[in-house]
Amino acid sequence: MTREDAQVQLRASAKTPAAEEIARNLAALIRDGAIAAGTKLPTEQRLSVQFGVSRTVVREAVSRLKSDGLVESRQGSGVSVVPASLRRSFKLHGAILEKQQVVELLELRQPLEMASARLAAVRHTPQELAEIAGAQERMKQSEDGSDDGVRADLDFHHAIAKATGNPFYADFMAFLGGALRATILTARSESKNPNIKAITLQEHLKIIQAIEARDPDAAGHAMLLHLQGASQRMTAG
Amino acid sequence: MTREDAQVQLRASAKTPAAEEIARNLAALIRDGAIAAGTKLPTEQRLSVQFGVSRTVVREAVSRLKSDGLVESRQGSGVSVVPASLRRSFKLHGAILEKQQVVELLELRQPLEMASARLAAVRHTPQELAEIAGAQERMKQSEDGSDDGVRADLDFHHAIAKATGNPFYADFMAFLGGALRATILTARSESKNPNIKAITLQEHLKIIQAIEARDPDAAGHAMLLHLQGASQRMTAG
DNA sequence: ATTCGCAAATTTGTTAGACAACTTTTCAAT
DNA sequence: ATTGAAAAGTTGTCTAACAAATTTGCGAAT
Repeated sequence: MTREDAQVQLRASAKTPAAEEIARNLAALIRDGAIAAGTKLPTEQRLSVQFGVSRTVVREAVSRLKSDGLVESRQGSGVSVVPASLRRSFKLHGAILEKQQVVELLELRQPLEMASARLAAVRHTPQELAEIAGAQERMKQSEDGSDDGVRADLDFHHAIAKATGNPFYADFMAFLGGALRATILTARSESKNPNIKAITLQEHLKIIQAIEARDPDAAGHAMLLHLQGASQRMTAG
Repeated sequence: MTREDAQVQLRASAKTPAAEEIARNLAALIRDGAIAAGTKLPTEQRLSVQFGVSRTVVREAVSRLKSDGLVESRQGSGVSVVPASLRRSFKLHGAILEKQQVVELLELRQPLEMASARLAAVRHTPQELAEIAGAQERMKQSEDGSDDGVRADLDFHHAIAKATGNPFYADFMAFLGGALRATILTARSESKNPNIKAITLQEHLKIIQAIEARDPDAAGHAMLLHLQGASQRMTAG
């Protein structure tokens, strides 16, 4: 590959579709309060001039904001910003890269994982327990530090969340897991500790046993130990 | 079995804009696994025929799915469904109305509120404590069962979440509060118990005192009692 | 001067067609 | 079988127009 090719490649990968770019810009303006709640956005016509794109592209961008519950439109009237208290989507803007953000996200996850383990211990069905054990087995057979291993790990936690019987737990843990996935992967591959997989499997096993015994206190405690250990391995490495 | 019938069927309930309707349909198909992760959606051309709308509308719908991280598109190639493990938004589809959903959402909220109270007790600044107390004061002066009262109530919890210093707590609690707002309002207005406000204020006060004393255990416990009471009042009423 | 009614202007919703940019497929030449 | 280029297919963007709903402005009646 020539150097010219590399440049083209860089420019190409840096280029995002116009609608996405504009949606991000508008969302940032709204979240920063530059466009106050209750007020109206400029008309699609004005926005198209302002951003230098066609009205079609503006409409695709605004469509995204509507989907996120950031704005709502009324035909003939305009597009108005909805108050923060009525927004109905929780989204992570941009990738989770900063170590500080990772710590904060883990802090949010901890009480949910503990509650998840407690509920799973009380409510799980045999099938759900089998799914948890299956994820554990897949992780056991995965290569050390591999993407498959991380996926199996996240599946383990997701399976527990599903065993709560509460779909919000399942959905939200899947969401958090996805956000942390890249971070976990790099942390593991960069770690100097060669026993991460073995330690993780052992901690997981304690959780499984507590859930199987339908002991919520033990399950919550085992989960807490696991998360504290994982957090330490992740942020220290 | 003409195709026209299917189109009419799909557009029949078109009180809402077509793009929103179609986005919901496609999202449901993806979440149910009818369109598997990794596979491609039909082309925009085909979708426009299937749904009986123009390609523009289809693009607006797909734009929403992209915004939600459900799909990703590559120019010239197509639109593919991204695996559930990579999705980066947590959204409540449709309004929260069913009693079952409310119970599940409260169950998700409980451990977060408790953790929030514990963290706030340890980390709060004087300003943040003042904001918590301010929300309490506003609720005290609000009319019984009024929208202002509910808003002040939610602000109370939000202020605690902000006092954790963790923006994810603040954002997510605001999100959950917004989702529950309508339900809380109707529950209060329909309740036969005339003392809901007084009871709530008293429970809040215990939380404030524990936070002020920087006692995480007491704060978490007071929050638990409050949530259990509120849940009971809400679902029993 | 105020209010009412209604047409005009404004704004979002939708359609159609066209071309550009990029990817995949096809097929002929080697 | 491999390669390379043409062809076909697909998403990205633009323009122009009309439909549907709301807001505005103005004249008339009170």
